[in-house]
Amino acid sequence: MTKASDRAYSMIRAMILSGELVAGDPVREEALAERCGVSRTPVREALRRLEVDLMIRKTDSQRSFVADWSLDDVGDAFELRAMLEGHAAKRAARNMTDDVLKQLRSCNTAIEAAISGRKPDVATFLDRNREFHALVLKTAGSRRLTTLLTALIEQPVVWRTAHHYSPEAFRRSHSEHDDLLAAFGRRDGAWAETIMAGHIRRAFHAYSDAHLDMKAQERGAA
Amino acid sequence: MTKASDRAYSMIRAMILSGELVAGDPVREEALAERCGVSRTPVREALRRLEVDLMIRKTDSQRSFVADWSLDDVGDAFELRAMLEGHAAKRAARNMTDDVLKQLRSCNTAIEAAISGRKPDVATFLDRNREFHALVLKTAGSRRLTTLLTALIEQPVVWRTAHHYSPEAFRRSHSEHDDLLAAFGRRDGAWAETIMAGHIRRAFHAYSDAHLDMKAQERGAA
DNA sequence: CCATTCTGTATTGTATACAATTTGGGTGAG
DNA sequence: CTCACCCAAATTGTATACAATACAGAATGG
Repeated sequence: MTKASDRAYSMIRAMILSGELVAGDPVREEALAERCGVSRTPVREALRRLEVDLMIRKTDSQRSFVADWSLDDVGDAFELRAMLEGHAAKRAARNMTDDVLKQLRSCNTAIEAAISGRKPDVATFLDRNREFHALVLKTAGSRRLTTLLTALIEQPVVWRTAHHYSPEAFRRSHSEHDDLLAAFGRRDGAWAETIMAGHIRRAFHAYSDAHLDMKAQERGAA
Repeated sequence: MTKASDRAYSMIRAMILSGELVAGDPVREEALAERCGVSRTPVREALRRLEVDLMIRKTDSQRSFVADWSLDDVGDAFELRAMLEGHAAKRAARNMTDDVLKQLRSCNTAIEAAISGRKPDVATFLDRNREFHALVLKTAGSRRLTTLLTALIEQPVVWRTAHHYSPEAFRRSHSEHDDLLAAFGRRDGAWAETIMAGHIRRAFHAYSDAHLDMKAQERGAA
């Protein structure tokens, strides 16, 4: 991960996630190259990867822009995630081992700790949540499914709005993970699939509420 | 499509599809560059694209190999396609217009013509079949879904074995397209989804039969 | 006044040279 | 004989220069 192209990828991704690069903004290779302290070659590679992640959009003439996510777009992505992660959960249930189960439990315990205080530790929540889902995906044991889903998980807007989630939303998320653990413990693929699909759909609505709330606050501040 | 990187992409893809590059073979950038009459830069870009198509696999140290597809892998890919194309069909049914319907009908008529002779015109069949599915995908109207599916459709082994499909398999495929047209005509998303999912699953078994048959023939010839 | 073409400028695409890394094998010590 | 290490060759990663292309604004004709 010390390669220039990886550095460029991480840095540009961070710029988008942090909102430094705003959706719809044009993105010029040379400017980014200078900013990242590398040449255009690794920047081009990074942009290509970010395009697959759907964080960068290219026009017909190959000019790059920061992807703009309308609420419909996000809903669309969540719908696909619900389907694919549900599928992953079903497969994971079939392949589940006691060892993985233990790791998943540990993840969810960490999540519980992160959100139980008065001020939820959002960074830890996101981190452990990501780890939980990554573990399920890995256990599903399908390279192709992994490839498809990683493109969907990197959603800038989601990360920015997570800080506005309600305490209730965090608790729900944790509790649904517990349900998943129960399904996994019984190797019940169909159950796991249902829970996971619902989990993602609920996450969408949590996002949606937080997003609207955030927009309202912004409007109030302006 | 006149750009060097596109040429390189098409040429390398063709080499893999034709079996000129065998699964598991190491792939060196410079050799391909010379072969394609371009420099390494566009070849590198082409290889990255082929990697997301899952036709090229890279080791931890970034060396490229032609991806090997076990029957399980292919089955896995078809399972995902069934799910995603089913979803696409459901959405397409909702957005269907008379114009698109007409184009789809024309596609399927061409398919019928291609397979009704004694010797089926496999190239035309594959072409029109691809066009049919692409049209459905486009009508589904989800950029993300399109991105995900295009990575799955490019399956080298499938194309090579299509020539060994049974006449029955071709006829079934055509007839299922007709069913889809009926579902689209009535804007019945649920019906379209079911048919499409079944269509893809059947295609897998047609592939599977043809593949085994082909392997047997190879063994006999050797 | 509007549309259109032309032209300078900004931006991306490609080639090439060079740097960094990996690989494979040979050599010497144990 | 084996294992570890190190060096030479092969291969990928990066920088840079140049070529091709797209964009925007001015000039021109209707």
